[in-house]
Amino acid sequence: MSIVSQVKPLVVKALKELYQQDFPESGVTINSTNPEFEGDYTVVLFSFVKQLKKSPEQLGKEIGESMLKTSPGIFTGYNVIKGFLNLTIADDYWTGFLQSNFAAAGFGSQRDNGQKVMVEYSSPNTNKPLHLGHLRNNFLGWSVAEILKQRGYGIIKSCIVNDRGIHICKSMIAWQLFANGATPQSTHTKGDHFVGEYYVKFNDEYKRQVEELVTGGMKKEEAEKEAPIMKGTQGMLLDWEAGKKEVIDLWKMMNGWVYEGFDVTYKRIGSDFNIMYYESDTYLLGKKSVEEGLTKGVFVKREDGSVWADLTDEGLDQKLVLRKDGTSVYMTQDLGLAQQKYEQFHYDQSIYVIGDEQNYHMKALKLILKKMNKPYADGVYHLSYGMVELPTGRMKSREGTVVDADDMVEEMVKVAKNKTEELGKVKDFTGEELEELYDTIALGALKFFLLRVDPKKKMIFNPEESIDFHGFTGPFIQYTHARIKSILRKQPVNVSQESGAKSQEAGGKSLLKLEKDLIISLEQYPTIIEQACTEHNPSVIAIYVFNLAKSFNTFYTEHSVMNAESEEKKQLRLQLSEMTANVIASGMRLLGIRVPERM
RNA sequence: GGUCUCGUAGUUCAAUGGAUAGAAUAGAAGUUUCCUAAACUUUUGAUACAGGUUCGAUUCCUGUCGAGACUACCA
Repeated sequence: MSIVSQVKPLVVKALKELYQQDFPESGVTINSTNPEFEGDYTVVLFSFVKQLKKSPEQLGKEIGESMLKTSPGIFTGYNVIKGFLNLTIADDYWTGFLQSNFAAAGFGSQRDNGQKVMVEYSSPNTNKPLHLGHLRNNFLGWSVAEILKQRGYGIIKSCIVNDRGIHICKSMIAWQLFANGATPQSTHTKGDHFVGEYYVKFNDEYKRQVEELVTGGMKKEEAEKEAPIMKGTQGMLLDWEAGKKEVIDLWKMMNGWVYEGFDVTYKRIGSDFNIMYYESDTYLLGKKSVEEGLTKGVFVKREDGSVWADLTDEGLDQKLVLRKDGTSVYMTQDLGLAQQKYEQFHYDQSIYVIGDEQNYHMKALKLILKKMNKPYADGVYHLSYGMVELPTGRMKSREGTVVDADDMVEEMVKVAKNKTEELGKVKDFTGEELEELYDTIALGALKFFLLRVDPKKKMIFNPEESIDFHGFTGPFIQYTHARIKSILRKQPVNVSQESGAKSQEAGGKSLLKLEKDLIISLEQYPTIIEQACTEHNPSVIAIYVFNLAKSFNTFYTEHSVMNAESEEKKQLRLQLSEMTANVIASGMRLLGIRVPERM
């Protein structure tokens, strides 16, 4: 149990004994003590002052005195400044903590809690390759799943592939018109990029045709409908729905190319799924839910045959759930898929990693499920994340400002390679080891960059400035890990009982400030994971691991491990180093980032 | 028009209503006979504006100004 969660009940107990008044633990605020004051943790007293009608100074003194008396093993001192009670935790407590956890493999993880959570992420379209925004989605989804796993949840990672619809037909028709039978193999192009090129070609041709018609005297809106290539696309969608063989064959072939390309990218960036759903299989599923909603009176059918959910009571509008021609819309599919997933897995929670542009839609989905009295409605959670923007604004595929995911990874690898060669520290690595190291660093930098920001917030990617391996970055932390490993290779921790006792003794006498800072930081790791889990927020871990690495670097330059003042100190510092390396590796793993032994 | 986000150092990001608003980077000045200088140390620099709530507001409320998203029988 964390020290903070041990102190809280002690404060409540002291208040009860001293003043015969009950305060809830949630009313006790404990912060890290501000560095300028003496102490480790601080109890904020203001909230008790009013109710007890005592001055903060006197209150602090009485509580501090009482706690020191009842728990001398934990506290060694206190002081009161203004309304703050600063408590000093015994060095013995910290060294004891280090002793029992420095080599613990599962530090920070929890046992299976019996709950099942589905995490749906990635959700690509099969008409174009992945871009930087998808990377944020993939990294977030993967990381949140790992964090939940660490906290004892059973995880099912799922992906819904958007593989049908008018946008897919656009690539298909452009291929028919312009490709002359070209394939990814014949052009040596990655499949998803190949298909994406035809999507662009469609848009160019469409634009040209519309302009031509407008020049011929047609109004723009009409021209947009009448352009032959658009008519052809619509016809193709009808043929697809009718199951026309040539169209289906073409669709299968082109989607196959895209999947080959996606597989390469997913493997590279480390995304994986337990189950894939394809919209071509699921897009009809929701019709049953619509029937059900009509029977339950949740939906209403209009005269023209379209079906709507009235959400005006909840402050939203009316939402269409089925078109007048009986075909399904996005919401129809979502209702159907939610139902299917529940029937398959009986999840306790279902997390949808989807951009914040769909906040409204997801709110409506949850409300509708609630109105339909679905048992899984409350477990639906939209993990909404902000867009990745360029300094010039939003990425727009039409203007060619989209940052391609594969290009991005390649660029990072190139920078990692150049930088590594420049420093020349791993000249004895084999070619294979070097490749792996470049990958580790490149993806570490990229993942850390996208995960270090609160998911809810939109973020800006600046191609010139964002690629950096210094400071608040993945490579900074990886480097710290490599340095620690270097020490431990030269001098492993002595794990004998005797030396353990010795380092305990050494610490007990006097922990130096930088040593203690590090232990305190390490002790907070489980609490950090818990916070990241409840907030569905990997950035909490990214910030924590960075601060931990920084703490170690400060300690490392100030105090020698190998040439410590005494053998006891040396053992203590070796343990400290080992645990720091373990926690860094563990935290980075939760972000999907590998850490090298050397770099 | 309506609904919802968001305005913090030059820039990119932090701060469960708590002490003098933290980092990183960029700028300035330093640190290498000693465990990896992708590091460390020092320093310059910010809460859009105006009210309110209270012991205390970057945080909560109201208004103004500014940016964005959504508001499709597209997905």
